[in-house]
Amino acid sequence: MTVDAVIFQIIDDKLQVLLVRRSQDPFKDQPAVPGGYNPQGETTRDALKRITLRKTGVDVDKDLKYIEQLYTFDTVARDPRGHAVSVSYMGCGREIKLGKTASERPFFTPVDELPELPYDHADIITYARNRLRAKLTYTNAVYAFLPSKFTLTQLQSAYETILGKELDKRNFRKKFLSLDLIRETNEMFREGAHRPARLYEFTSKKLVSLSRSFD
Amino acid sequence: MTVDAVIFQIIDDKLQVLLVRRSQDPFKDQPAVPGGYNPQGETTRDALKRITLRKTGVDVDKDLKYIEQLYTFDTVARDPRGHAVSVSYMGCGREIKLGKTASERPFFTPVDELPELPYDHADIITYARNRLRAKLTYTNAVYAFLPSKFTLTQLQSAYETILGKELDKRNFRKKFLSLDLIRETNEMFREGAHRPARLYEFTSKKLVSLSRSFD
DNA sequence: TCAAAAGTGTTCAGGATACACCCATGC
DNA sequence: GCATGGGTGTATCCTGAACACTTTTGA
Repeated sequence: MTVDAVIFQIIDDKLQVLLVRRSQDPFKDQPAVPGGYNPQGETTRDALKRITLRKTGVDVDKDLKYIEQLYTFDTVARDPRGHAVSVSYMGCGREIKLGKTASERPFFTPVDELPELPYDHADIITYARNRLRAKLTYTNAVYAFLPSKFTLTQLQSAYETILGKELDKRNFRKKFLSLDLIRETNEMFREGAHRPARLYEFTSKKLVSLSRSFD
Repeated sequence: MTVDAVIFQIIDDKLQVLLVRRSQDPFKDQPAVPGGYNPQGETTRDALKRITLRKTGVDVDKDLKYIEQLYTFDTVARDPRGHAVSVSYMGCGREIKLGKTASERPFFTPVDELPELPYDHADIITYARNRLRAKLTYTNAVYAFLPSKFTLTQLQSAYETILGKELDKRNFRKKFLSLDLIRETNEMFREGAHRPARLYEFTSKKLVSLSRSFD
């Protein structure tokens, strides 16, 4: 059994995914999603942490703000070595630092410019993107991509990046504010030669599900 | 690694789940969700079929009309024998016959009247119910619970049973018919001393996702 | 004074909800 | 003719979508 990690963050207004260059065969030096063996007696969640930390220097508990199990992929032919089962996780964060101790040369790359990937890694990333899109529409999961205080424009931009479409500014604000997920702070964000923007914060940093969905 | 099967059908206007009485320790003779070991080299999907058939006589490929992987539960303490990981599946069907060859005395019981269950089986069933409820609202998955030709009242009743709430007859019909998931047949269903009901059929028996959700 | 992003309201259309009576049948 | 479930339409509300100008700031 193996565990794979699909880790997203937004860089340069693009959704990017964490890949590594594999240090070992098969597919040595090829880019791939970080992953590894899950020995008996270790939970998949613990294996995720151990493997991601070792291979990329990212600590999923400290460096990510949202983690979710995705799916258990199940193909005898999946791996030339005969792996049958891979439990995949998705994680999201912000300003994720790649460790110097990383064993597999980690790097982020835009999900729309993926290199050739081994096994079914491309499918796994697609699956993760779809899940992420869905989560944004009915939860507050977007908090994982934002600083603790943020402007409405930053919030909207995160949605646009992940959903892959532009949104109307007035409608977006009206709707999002009506959900009671965020509140005004009395701080402003000043930057550049234009009017400062009000900073907002989430009322909860835990995952909240909405009754009315959002897009 | 183990595989667990949560199998639903509607009997007597109640959502019911398939349980077995375990033939072996631990928890011998206790009711539980059917499940078993998944040896290396067998996909979890194949293990699901093999285990369910052996323990309950239900062939998931032939006797169920909808199957979906649910979640991979992950607790070292889950099983006194030290199991760490269980891949769970949900299946739905109609008039499911329990096999004579079953090794573990299978029976259906209403999900609202569950006996004490071992491990985290109660959580798994709750998880499955929630997933099922969600699926009904944005897919045509309800077909799994219905005969190939059915009346609108039967359809509505299936929704009411699974969602656990009553729906308005006129609004239900208006909305469901507008989704283009079903079409009229020219057959009628006659039964009892009242007006016969028109029979409908699904336009597709494959899973279809709706853009507009339903409840 | 100019460029750049922040911020703000109204109108309109379509879906959601609430609600009550007539119809066809078997006995 | 009566009991039983089948079948139908309208009015109202609310949400979603489209859309353009004023405000505040730094240079």
